[in-house]
This record gives sequence, structure tokens and C-alpha cells, in this order.
Amino acid sequence: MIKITLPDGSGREYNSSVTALKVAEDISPELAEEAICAEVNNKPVDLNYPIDTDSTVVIHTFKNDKGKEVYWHSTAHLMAQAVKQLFPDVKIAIGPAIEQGFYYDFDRDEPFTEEDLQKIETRMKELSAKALPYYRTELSKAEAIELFSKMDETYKLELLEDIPENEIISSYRQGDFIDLCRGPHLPDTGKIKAIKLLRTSGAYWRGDEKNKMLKRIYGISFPTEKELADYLHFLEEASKRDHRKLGKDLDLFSINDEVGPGLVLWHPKGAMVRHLIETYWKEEHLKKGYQLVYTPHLGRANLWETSGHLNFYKENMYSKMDIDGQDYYIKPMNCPFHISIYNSSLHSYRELPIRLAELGTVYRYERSGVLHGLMRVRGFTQDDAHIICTPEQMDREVDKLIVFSLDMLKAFGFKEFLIYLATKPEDCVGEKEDWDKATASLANSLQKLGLEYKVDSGGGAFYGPKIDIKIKDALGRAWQCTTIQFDFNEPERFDMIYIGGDNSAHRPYMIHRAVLGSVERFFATLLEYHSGNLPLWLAPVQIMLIPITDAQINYARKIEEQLLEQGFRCELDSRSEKMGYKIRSAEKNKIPFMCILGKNEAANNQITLRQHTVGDLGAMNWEEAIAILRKEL
RNA sequence: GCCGAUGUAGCUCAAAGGUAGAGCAAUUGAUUUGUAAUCAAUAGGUUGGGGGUUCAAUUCCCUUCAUCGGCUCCA
Repeated sequence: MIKITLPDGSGREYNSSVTALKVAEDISPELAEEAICAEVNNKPVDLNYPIDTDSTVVIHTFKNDKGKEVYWHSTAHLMAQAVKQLFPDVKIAIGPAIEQGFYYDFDRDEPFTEEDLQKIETRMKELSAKALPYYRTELSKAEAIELFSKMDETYKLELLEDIPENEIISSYRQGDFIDLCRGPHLPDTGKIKAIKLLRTSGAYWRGDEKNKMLKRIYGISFPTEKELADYLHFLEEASKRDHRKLGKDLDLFSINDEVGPGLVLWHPKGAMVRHLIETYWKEEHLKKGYQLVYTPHLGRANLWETSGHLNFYKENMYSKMDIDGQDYYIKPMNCPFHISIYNSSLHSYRELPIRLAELGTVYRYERSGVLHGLMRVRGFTQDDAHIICTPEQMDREVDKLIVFSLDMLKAFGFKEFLIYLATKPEDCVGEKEDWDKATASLANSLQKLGLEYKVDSGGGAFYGPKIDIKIKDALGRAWQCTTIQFDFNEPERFDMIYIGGDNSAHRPYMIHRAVLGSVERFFATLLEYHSGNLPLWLAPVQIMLIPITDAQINYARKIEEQLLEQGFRCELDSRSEKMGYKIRSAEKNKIPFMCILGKNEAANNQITLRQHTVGDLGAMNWEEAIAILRKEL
């Protein structure tokens, strides 16, 4: 008797060996139809995996992430099969599922063209129609090497090299296609109903730019055509939210060829939003005991030698400039300046922690291919601060910082965050014990606050481990905002000290942090998050005054003056156009409120409000209107 | 930097080996309008830059710059 336990705690009994598929069939025909793979005693397996002992069984469908992953991974195999049939000379590399779909890397001299993608997609559909079963075969390492040598799949052989001798290796075959793969997979290719190959790109073998660049094809698939159509619709909608498009449409910023790539021009409306963000930022920091500072954009070579940047950060720094025979560098970071401020006088332990904050504009060389709107630029303003404290104060400061960061991001409307703990990279300064201690301290803070996080192994800065908080853009790509970095490099290098209670000099700890990350990136993410519909307090123009005829222009001017007096940002549309035209124009510019003023309003001393995307709010007196506006702030 | 695609008016897009056209926006005039586009006229371009092929290039070729999608790298 074999006892099967299901996730809801219910159980089923079988007389002899049973498969996950059979269990699914016994639960419901729908589940059997939708089933993709299973987990038996927490081990991912194919649906036809024989279960011989008492087990817990979970059936995965496309509705959950594990099911999706297997579904897409199986589609990647299907694509590779189609590619091998159409282009027998290509060598296959790797083809995993990703967050939205899958890709497969191929070694081929010619690029894949649009027409190639079409052909591959068509062939995939033909292969899917045949409902070819995915067969699993287990082999020894020697057998696997023999198999893939015969097929001359050199990349697979390279992967095999890294697998330990005694490990059982599996391969999967559907039709004429065999791939080295851990699995599990779909029962057959017929489950893959709707397929779209999305784009091609180059990708380095094993993600290392020293290796050969392979040709990658990205795609996605779904169990129904409708889901595919919905996904493609989502992509279209997302591109409307792209901050680069909104920036142009709403006249917020531009990046100009003549000025230079990666260098941002903030137009008046964008600058207003930035001003509002920065003002709020400064106020909040003052409340948290930060002190504002300003520092220069250049510094002597000496300074950057002391800080270590010329050693560890040189490839991101612009070339030196000569001033009176001395070498200077434009700053890629603010820390040496903040430290210089700290070091300008002697500090007692009673003064600590000292928190120096600056909206500091830095310039970093970014390789041409990585620039991306405002998300990745060459000149940007960090909302930077350095916290200098005693070792005992360190943990508490980190705790406060995490809370402060999340509160600040929430104030701008964000709700979902991805938190990472980035650990020691290979190229770095400092002792291993210090790294371990600091990393443990950061992890401890996250755990204490009950926050979920992932470990980004080797992702730390050269001077210390860090906590990063990321926010997603319109297309689901994550961008780093908050970074909290421990730095035990610079206090040493700059010989920072404080006088302790024992009347002797001690080395302080230093935390380097940015909450928004960079104002540019944060602004871009904010725009995308709100689809350009900024909340009232951040809208560059809050109210558009719309007189219905020229006869109401004077009345509109009076209202405009009163609104300005109350601190609202408004504009008057005095063009000789019909009201509908002016409303359309204000709606398209995503202005939160419109104030419609016709002869009725003028006669009764009233205001008619219209709210963006909501519509007409009706006529009202001044106090009512102000109350509505205030409520939205 | 690497792989691929793209570059035409302020914006969105057409056309084409014989020197470019529309809609929106802009300007001017008429219109004075009640909740998402009033009508008309005008103006706007060295087709990203440079070079080559050709009687002729914006179209074909080379090169360079930039943008877009990825890779690597990062706030």
C-alpha cells in the first residue's frame, strides 16, 4: 500500500506503484489536463515518475511559478529542436526559463533574422502538433560524454566537465532532439499551444565577455492563444508607460546628441518634479538627524589615490584633467569629500553618529551599450549620505536606515520591493573577518525586521558588503534604488578617528548609503510606476484653468491668482479653442485637475472641477473646491 | 565594449536611384463654443554626420555618431 499525501493534507492510497499523472487524474480530469510536472517529497519530477513509497505529492500547473518554469524550459527544448532541424550546423549551449519566457543560446556564425524566427516558430508549431513525448534517460558521466561527443555538441561537453564523476546525469529526448538536462519536463510537446519568439541578441558563453558571443533567441509560450494575446497586449501597454516616452510626451527631460549620450537635460516640468522630490528628501533627512553638505565636482588625484578609487574604480572614472600642472579627476562618488569634512576637525564619541547628506552629482563612465534613458546615465545625482558612528552604534544605524528607506519609498507610492544582501566580491579591499562580521550585521538587521531578501553572492562594493533595494520598471526589469553599504576601507585610508570616553583615538565605522539611489533613476521609476499620472503633490502642473469663452478669461485669472496664493501650481489655457479641445489637451498632459470656468461659474462665483481620468466633479464654491484639492495632497 | 535592429519636419509615420509627403503640434486669421479634437491659410526637412559608386544618392556601398533590444557591467 502506497500512501500519497497532497498539499491540502488529504491523502490517497494505491496498491502498487503510481505516477503523479495518475494521482492528478484521480483528483480531476482538468488537473490531469493542466498538469505540467510534479514534486514528490520536494523533488521536482516528470509526471510519469514512478512513485513506489509513501510520499507527499504536489502537482504543478501553469498557474504557479514552478509549473511556468518547466513549461517554458520545455518550450526552449522545442525551440532548440526546431533550430537544429532548420540549421543543422548550429551548436546548442544553454536554454533556461526566465521570469517571462525562455531563451536558448546557439553558436552560429550568421545572426538569426526576422525570417529565421518566423521559420523557427512555424517549425515549433508543427513539432508541437505532433505531441512528441519528452523521454528521460539517466546515464553515467562517461555515457553522457560519449553521447554528446557523437553529436559534436562541444558546449554540452564543457558543461559535463563540471559535473562530478559519480553523479547521475539525465538527458531528455523529444523526437530527433536530445539535450543534456536535469528536467523535469512536460509530458509532450503537444502541451505547448501558443508560441511567440520575441527577439534575438548576442550573449557571451557562460556570461563571460572573454568567451565567444553566442546568438540568443528569446521567446514565450502559453497553454492558450488568449494568454499569449494578453501577454503581448501587456507588453504594448508597458511600452506606453516607458519613462522615455512619457518624458518626451510630457516634456519633462531630454537627452541630446549634441550635448552627449547619458547626459540629462531637465526641462522645466521635469525640473519641478525633481525639485519637489529633493525638497521632500531634504526635509525628511533633517528630521532623521542628517546634516546637509555641499561638495565640489572635482578633486585632486591625491584624494582619489587615498580613497582607493584610482585603484579599484578607475575604469569608471573620466580621464584626468590638468589644472596648473596638477592632476584632477571629476568625481564618481562623494565619499572622499564627506570624509574630508569629517576630518576637518577632531570629533568626540559624544558627537557620533554624524550623518552627512548631499544630493551629490557624480559622473561615471558607462560603456556605450548600457545607457538607458534616465535609468542608466553618465552624469547623475545620488541622494548620498555617510554615517560615521562607533562600532556599538552600527547595528542600530543599519536598522534605522532600512526602515527609513522603505518609508521613503512608500511615501512615493511604491509598495513592492526586492531586497538583496550583496556579499564580498573577488576584487576588494579589507580583511575577510571584517567582511564576515559586517555581512552578518547587515543580514541580522534584515532578519530582525522580518524582511525577505536574497543573497547576491559576490555583488558587494569593493569596499564593503551592502543591502540593495530594487524597484521594477514598466517591463518588470528591476532597478536598484536604495543601497546601504558598509565601508571599512575608507576610514582606514583617510585615518578617520574619534576620541573615545577613554580619551584615546578610535577608528569609527562608516556606512555609505543612498535611499532613492539616483534622482534620475528614481524619477524614471516613479514615472513608470504611476504611468505618468503623478500624485497631486508631485505633479508639475496641478490644475489647468479652462475658461469656456474669452469672456471668462478675467474670472479665470482671478481664480488662478487665488490658487497660486494657496500654493497650487496652475496654468491658464487662454487659447481660443473649444472647451473640449482644452480638456483633451489637459487630459493628455496628465494634469490632475481641470478647472472649468464658464458664464455660470462667473455669475455665481463658482468653480467646476474635473479630475484627470475621473471626469466632471460638478460646480462648487471656492471652499468646497479647495477642500477637494487639499484632500488629494 | 560585444551581438542584432533602427535613424526622414517638434511628435507619430509615408514614399522613393531622377533631389520628399500626411496627421498631430506650431504660427496667422476667422470662430466664442458647457466636459477628450471648430474651420481655413501659412510655415516647417542638407532624409543623423562624413566619404564612396553613379550622369544623378535621401534610396546602393563604406565609415562614424546616436537610439532601441539584449550580453557584460552598474545608482
